[in-house]
Amino acid sequence: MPELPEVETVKRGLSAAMEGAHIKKLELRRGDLRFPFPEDFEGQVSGRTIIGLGRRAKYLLIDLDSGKTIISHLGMSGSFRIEAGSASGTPGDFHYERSKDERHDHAIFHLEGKDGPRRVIYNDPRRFGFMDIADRSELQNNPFLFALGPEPTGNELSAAYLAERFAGKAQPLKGALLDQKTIAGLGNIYVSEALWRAHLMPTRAAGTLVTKTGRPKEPLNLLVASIRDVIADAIKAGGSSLRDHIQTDGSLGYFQHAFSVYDREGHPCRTPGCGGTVSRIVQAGRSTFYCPVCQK
DNA sequence: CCTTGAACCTGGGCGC
DNA sequence: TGCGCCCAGGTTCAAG
Repeated sequence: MPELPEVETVKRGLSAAMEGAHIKKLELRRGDLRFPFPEDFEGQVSGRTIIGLGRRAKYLLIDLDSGKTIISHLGMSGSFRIEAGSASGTPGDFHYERSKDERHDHAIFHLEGKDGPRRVIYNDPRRFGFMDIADRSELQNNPFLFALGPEPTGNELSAAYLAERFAGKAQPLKGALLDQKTIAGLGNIYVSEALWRAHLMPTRAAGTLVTKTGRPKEPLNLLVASIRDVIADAIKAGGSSLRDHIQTDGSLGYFQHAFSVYDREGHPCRTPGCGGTVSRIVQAGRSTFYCPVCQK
Protein backbone atom coordinates (compact mmCIF):
# COMPACT_ATOMS: atom_id res chain seq x y z
CA MET A 1 0.00 0.00 0.00
CA PRO A 2 2.24 2.78 1.08
CA GLU A 3 4.91 3.99 -1.25
CA LEU A 4 5.92 7.62 -1.13
CA PRO A 5 2.77 9.08 -2.73
CA GLU A 6 0.53 7.15 -0.35
CA VAL A 7 2.47 8.31 2.71
CA GLU A 8 2.29 11.88 1.44
CA THR A 9 -1.46 11.46 1.04
CA VAL A 10 -1.74 10.07 4.56
CA LYS A 11 0.24 13.01 5.90
CA ARG A 12 -2.07 15.48 4.23
CA GLY A 13 -5.12 13.60 5.43
CA LEU A 14 -3.93 13.62 9.03
CA SER A 15 -2.76 17.23 9.14
CA ALA A 16 -6.07 18.87 9.95
CA ALA A 17 -6.84 16.40 12.73
CA MET A 18 -3.40 16.29 14.30
CA GLU A 19 -1.58 19.58 13.86
CA GLY A 20 -1.89 21.68 16.97
CA ALA A 21 -3.74 18.96 18.85
CA HIS A 22 -2.91 17.94 22.39
CA ILE A 23 -2.21 14.25 22.91
CA LYS A 24 -4.13 13.32 26.03
CA LYS A 25 -2.78 9.81 25.81
CA LEU A 26 -1.06 7.42 23.47
CA GLU A 27 -2.54 3.97 23.93
CA LEU A 28 -0.56 0.96 22.75
CA ARG A 29 -2.54 -2.23 22.32
CA ARG A 30 0.55 -4.43 22.11
CA GLY A 31 4.25 -4.14 22.77
CA ASP A 32 5.52 -4.42 19.26
CA LEU A 33 4.83 -4.15 15.55
CA ARG A 34 7.68 -5.32 13.38
CA PHE A 35 9.95 -4.17 16.21
CA PRO A 36 9.16 -3.38 19.83
CA PHE A 37 7.84 0.12 20.43
CA PRO A 38 10.56 2.43 21.84
CA GLU A 39 11.30 2.47 25.56
CA ASP A 40 8.56 4.37 27.43
CA PHE A 41 6.97 5.36 24.12
CA GLU A 42 3.62 6.13 25.74
CA GLY A 43 5.29 8.26 28.38
CA GLN A 44 7.27 10.23 25.83
CA VAL A 45 4.19 10.97 23.72
CA SER A 46 1.30 11.29 26.17
CA GLY A 47 0.74 14.88 27.30
CA ARG A 48 2.61 16.46 24.41
CA THR A 49 1.27 18.73 21.68
CA ILE A 50 1.72 18.01 17.97
CA ILE A 51 3.34 20.95 16.25
CA GLY A 52 3.45 19.55 12.74
CA LEU A 53 3.55 16.59 10.41
CA GLY A 54 6.26 15.74 7.93
CA ARG A 55 7.43 13.00 5.63
CA ARG A 56 10.78 11.56 4.60
CA ALA A 57 10.60 8.92 1.86
CA LYS A 58 7.99 6.43 3.12
CA TYR A 59 8.27 7.59 6.72
CA LEU A 60 5.61 9.76 8.34
CA LEU A 61 7.07 12.22 10.86
CA ILE A 62 5.06 13.60 13.78
CA ASP A 63 6.73 16.58 15.45
CA LEU A 64 6.05 17.08 19.15
CA ASP A 65 6.50 20.21 21.28
CA SER A 66 9.02 18.31 23.37
CA GLY A 67 11.56 18.49 20.55
CA LYS A 68 11.00 14.84 19.72
CA THR A 69 9.70 13.45 16.45
CA ILE A 70 7.75 10.23 16.04
CA ILE A 71 8.96 8.23 13.03
CA SER A 72 6.25 5.98 11.63
CA HIS A 73 6.59 3.46 8.81
CA LEU A 74 3.42 1.81 7.49
CA GLY A 75 5.05 -1.36 6.17
CA MET A 76 2.82 -3.20 3.70
CA SER A 77 -0.54 -2.92 5.41
CA GLY A 78 -0.41 0.01 7.83
CA SER A 79 -3.06 2.72 7.80
CA PHE A 80 -4.35 5.56 9.92
CA ARG A 81 -7.95 6.54 10.44
CA ILE A 82 -9.60 9.36 12.32
CA GLU A 83 -12.57 8.89 14.61
CA ALA A 84 -14.48 11.59 16.38
CA GLY A 85 -15.11 11.41 20.11
CA SER A 86 -13.01 10.32 23.03
CA ALA A 87 -13.79 6.65 23.49
CA SER A 88 -14.99 3.54 21.76
CA GLY A 89 -18.62 2.60 21.78
CA THR A 90 -20.32 1.48 24.95
CA PRO A 91 -21.97 -1.87 25.60
CA GLY A 92 -25.21 -2.03 23.69
CA ASP A 93 -23.84 0.23 21.03
CA PHE A 94 -24.17 -1.31 17.61
CA HIS A 95 -20.51 -0.65 16.98
CA TYR A 96 -19.28 -1.93 20.33
CA GLU A 97 -18.26 -5.41 19.24
CA ARG A 98 -14.79 -5.04 17.91
CA SER A 99 -14.80 -5.77 14.22
CA LYS A 100 -12.28 -8.04 12.63
CA ASP A 101 -10.36 -5.04 11.43
CA GLU A 102 -10.25 -3.40 14.84
CA ARG A 103 -8.30 -6.37 16.13
CA HIS A 104 -5.38 -4.79 14.31
CA ASP A 105 -5.69 -1.36 15.89
CA HIS A 106 -2.30 -1.25 17.58
CA ALA A 107 -1.73 2.39 18.56
CA ILE A 108 -4.36 4.99 19.39
CA PHE A 109 -3.64 8.70 19.75
CA HIS A 110 -6.32 10.18 22.01
CA LEU A 111 -6.35 13.84 20.96
CA GLU A 112 -7.95 17.07 22.11
CA GLY A 113 -8.14 19.50 19.22
CA LYS A 114 -9.80 22.81 18.55
CA ASP A 115 -12.96 21.00 17.50
CA GLY A 116 -13.08 18.65 20.44
CA PRO A 117 -11.84 15.15 21.15
CA ARG A 118 -10.90 12.66 18.48
CA ARG A 119 -8.79 9.58 18.03
CA VAL A 120 -6.21 8.84 15.39
CA ILE A 121 -5.82 5.09 15.12
CA TYR A 122 -2.95 3.12 13.59
CA ASN A 123 -4.09 -0.19 12.13
CA ASP A 124 -1.72 -2.75 10.64
CA PRO A 125 -2.84 -6.36 10.05
CA ARG A 126 0.54 -7.68 8.96
CA ARG A 127 2.53 -5.61 11.45
CA PHE A 128 5.36 -4.92 9.02
CA GLY A 129 5.17 -1.29 10.09
CA PHE A 130 7.06 0.17 13.02
CA MET A 131 7.44 3.35 15.05
CA ASP A 132 10.42 5.08 16.58
CA ILE A 133 11.00 8.38 18.34
CA ALA A 134 14.06 10.60 18.28
CA ASP A 135 15.25 14.12 19.05
CA ARG A 136 14.36 16.28 16.06
CA SER A 137 17.90 17.67 15.96
CA GLU A 138 19.22 14.12 15.64
CA LEU A 139 16.77 12.87 13.03
CA GLN A 140 19.36 12.52 10.28
CA ASN A 141 21.29 10.14 12.53
CA ASN A 142 18.29 7.91 13.16
CA PRO A 143 19.14 4.40 11.99
CA PHE A 144 16.03 4.20 9.80
CA LEU A 145 16.62 7.56 8.10
CA PHE A 146 20.39 7.70 8.09
CA ALA A 147 21.18 5.89 4.85
CA LEU A 148 18.21 7.05 2.76
CA GLY A 149 18.96 8.44 -0.68
CA PRO A 150 17.41 11.59 -2.14
CA GLU A 151 13.68 12.15 -2.53
CA PRO A 152 12.54 11.35 -6.08
CA THR A 153 10.87 14.74 -6.49
CA GLY A 154 13.74 16.99 -5.45
CA ASN A 155 16.64 18.51 -7.36
CA GLU A 156 19.10 16.13 -5.77
CA LEU A 157 17.86 13.38 -8.07
CA SER A 158 19.51 13.92 -11.43
CA ALA A 159 20.86 11.87 -14.33
CA ALA A 160 24.39 12.67 -13.17
CA TYR A 161 23.62 11.37 -9.69
CA LEU A 162 22.08 8.15 -11.01
CA ALA A 163 25.02 7.67 -13.37
CA GLU A 164 27.31 7.78 -10.37
CA ARG A 165 25.17 5.23 -8.52
CA PHE A 166 24.69 2.93 -11.51
CA ALA A 167 28.22 2.95 -12.91
CA GLY A 168 29.56 -0.57 -13.28
CA LYS A 169 26.42 -2.17 -11.84
CA ALA A 170 25.20 -5.47 -13.21
CA GLN A 171 22.09 -5.26 -11.03
CA PRO A 172 18.80 -5.06 -12.96
CA LEU A 173 17.18 -1.62 -13.05
CA LYS A 174 14.21 -2.96 -11.08
CA GLY A 175 16.34 -3.79 -8.07
CA ALA A 176 18.55 -0.75 -8.41
CA LEU A 177 15.55 1.58 -8.25
CA LEU A 178 14.01 -0.24 -5.29
CA ASP A 179 17.19 0.39 -3.29
CA GLN A 180 16.22 3.10 -0.80
CA LYS A 181 19.85 4.17 -0.50
CA THR A 182 19.79 5.22 -4.16
CA ILE A 183 16.33 6.81 -4.27
CA ALA A 184 14.15 6.95 -1.20
CA GLY A 185 10.45 6.32 -1.62
CA LEU A 186 9.98 4.21 -4.74
CA GLY A 187 8.33 0.84 -4.23
CA ASN A 188 7.25 -2.11 -6.32
CA ILE A 189 4.43 -0.29 -8.12
CA TYR A 190 6.13 2.95 -9.07
CA VAL A 191 9.37 1.29 -10.16
CA SER A 192 7.41 -0.72 -12.73
CA GLU A 193 5.47 2.38 -13.76
CA ALA A 194 8.56 4.60 -14.07
CA LEU A 195 10.47 2.04 -16.15
CA TRP A 196 7.49 1.69 -18.47
CA ARG A 197 7.31 5.46 -18.93
CA ALA A 198 11.03 5.50 -19.70
CA HIS A 199 10.73 2.54 -22.15
CA LEU A 200 13.40 0.65 -20.20
CA MET A 201 13.42 -3.08 -19.50
CA PRO A 202 13.35 -3.89 -15.78
CA THR A 203 15.91 -6.64 -16.38
CA ARG A 204 18.41 -4.33 -18.02
CA ALA A 205 21.65 -3.88 -16.10
CA ALA A 206 21.79 -0.47 -14.41
CA GLY A 207 25.35 0.03 -15.60
CA THR A 208 24.29 0.01 -19.27
CA LEU A 209 22.82 3.49 -18.80
CA VAL A 210 26.24 4.94 -18.04
CA THR A 211 29.10 5.72 -20.46
CA LYS A 212 32.63 4.44 -19.93
CA THR A 213 33.55 7.86 -18.59
CA GLY A 214 30.73 7.77 -16.07
CA ARG A 215 28.37 10.12 -17.87
CA PRO A 216 24.63 9.43 -18.12
CA LYS A 217 23.47 7.96 -21.43
CA GLU A 218 20.37 9.51 -22.96
CA PRO A 219 17.79 7.05 -21.53
CA LEU A 220 18.87 8.00 -18.03
CA ASN A 221 17.55 11.52 -18.54
CA LEU A 222 14.21 10.07 -19.55
CA LEU A 223 14.24 7.76 -16.53
CA VAL A 224 14.75 10.65 -14.13
CA ALA A 225 11.90 12.57 -15.74
CA SER A 226 9.69 9.46 -15.62
CA ILE A 227 10.35 8.92 -11.92
CA ARG A 228 9.55 12.53 -11.12
CA ASP A 229 6.41 12.51 -13.22
CA VAL A 230 4.96 9.25 -11.95
CA ILE A 231 5.43 10.27 -8.32
CA ALA A 232 4.01 13.73 -8.94
CA ASP A 233 1.01 12.31 -10.79
CA ALA A 234 0.31 9.81 -8.03
CA ILE A 235 0.48 12.48 -5.33
CA LYS A 236 -1.84 14.63 -7.37
CA ALA A 237 -4.29 11.73 -7.72
CA GLY A 238 -4.10 11.01 -3.99
CA GLY A 239 -4.69 14.66 -3.35
CA SER A 240 -7.77 14.79 -5.50
CA SER A 241 -9.32 11.77 -3.83
CA LEU A 242 -8.25 13.26 -0.51
CA ARG A 243 -10.45 16.25 -1.12
CA ASP A 244 -13.36 13.99 -1.84
CA HIS A 245 -12.96 11.40 0.85
CA ILE A 246 -10.57 12.77 3.47
CA GLN A 247 -8.48 9.73 2.76
CA THR A 248 -6.14 8.74 5.54
CA ASP A 249 -6.05 5.06 4.85
CA GLY A 250 -3.01 5.05 2.62
CA SER A 251 -5.00 3.55 -0.20
CA LEU A 252 -3.95 4.33 -3.71
CA GLY A 253 -6.84 6.61 -4.42
CA TYR A 254 -7.74 7.23 -8.00
CA PHE A 255 -4.23 6.61 -9.26
CA GLN A 256 -4.66 2.87 -9.14
CA HIS A 257 -7.04 3.20 -12.06
CA ALA A 258 -4.24 4.90 -13.98
CA PHE A 259 -1.62 2.16 -13.70
CA SER A 260 -0.02 1.52 -17.04
CA VAL A 261 1.56 -1.85 -16.33
CA TYR A 262 1.30 -2.71 -12.63
CA ASP A 263 -1.17 -5.57 -12.09
CA ARG A 264 -2.11 -5.46 -15.79
CA GLU A 265 -0.61 -8.76 -16.97
CA GLY A 266 -2.17 -9.84 -20.25
CA HIS A 267 -3.69 -6.44 -20.97
CA PRO A 268 -2.68 -4.24 -23.89
CA CYS A 269 0.25 -1.89 -23.46
CA ARG A 270 -0.89 1.71 -23.20
CA THR A 271 1.98 3.17 -25.18
CA PRO A 272 0.32 4.70 -28.26
CA GLY A 273 0.85 2.50 -31.29
CA CYS A 274 2.79 -0.15 -29.38
CA GLY A 275 0.39 -3.07 -29.61
CA GLY A 276 2.31 -5.10 -27.03
CA THR A 277 0.88 -7.08 -24.13
CA VAL A 278 1.89 -6.46 -20.52
CA SER A 279 4.01 -9.28 -19.04
CA ARG A 280 4.75 -10.26 -15.47
CA ILE A 281 8.04 -11.70 -14.25
CA VAL A 282 9.46 -12.27 -10.78
CA GLN A 283 12.66 -10.50 -9.79
CA ALA A 284 14.18 -11.02 -6.37
CA GLY A 285 10.93 -12.63 -5.31
CA ARG A 286 8.69 -9.74 -6.34
CA SER A 287 6.41 -9.17 -9.31
CA THR A 288 7.58 -6.90 -12.08
CA PHE A 289 5.25 -5.73 -14.86
CA TYR A 290 6.48 -4.43 -18.19
CA CYS A 291 5.84 -4.34 -21.93
CA PRO A 292 8.26 -6.56 -23.83
CA VAL A 293 7.62 -4.60 -27.04
CA CYS A 294 8.27 -0.95 -26.15
CA GLN A 295 10.64 -1.37 -23.20
CA LYS A 296 14.27 -1.97 -24.20
C1' DC B 1 31.27 -5.21 -1.86
C1' DC B 2 27.24 -7.30 -4.63
C1' DT B 3 23.02 -9.86 -5.11
C1' DT B 4 19.56 -13.03 -3.94
C1' DG B 5 16.41 -15.37 -0.92
C1' DA B 6 14.20 -16.18 3.35
C1' DA B 7 11.98 -14.19 7.13
C1' DC B 8 8.74 -11.32 9.52
C1' DC B 9 2.78 -11.48 9.67
C1' DT B 10 -2.24 -11.67 8.27
C1' DG B 11 -5.87 -11.84 4.93
C1' DG B 12 -7.99 -12.41 0.42
C1' DG B 13 -8.71 -15.09 -3.65
C1' DC B 14 -8.70 -19.27 -6.14
C1' DG B 15 -8.88 -24.27 -7.26
C1' DC B 16 -10.31 -28.56 -5.60
C1' DT C 1 -17.98 -25.17 3.58
C1' DG C 2 -13.23 -26.06 4.15
C1' DC C 3 -8.47 -26.71 3.06
C1' DG C 4 -4.19 -25.72 0.88
C1' DC C 5 -1.72 -22.82 -1.94
C1' DC C 6 -0.32 -18.40 -3.88
C1' DC C 7 -0.27 -13.60 -3.71
C1' DA C 8 0.16 -8.83 -1.54
C1' DG C 9 2.16 -1.70 -1.65
C1' DG C 10 8.45 -3.17 2.68
C1' DT C 11 12.52 -3.90 5.05
C1' DT C 12 16.24 -6.57 7.37
C1' DC C 13 19.28 -10.19 7.84
C1' DA C 14 21.90 -14.34 6.46
C1' DA C 15 24.17 -16.67 2.91
C1' DG C 16 26.13 -17.33 -1.65
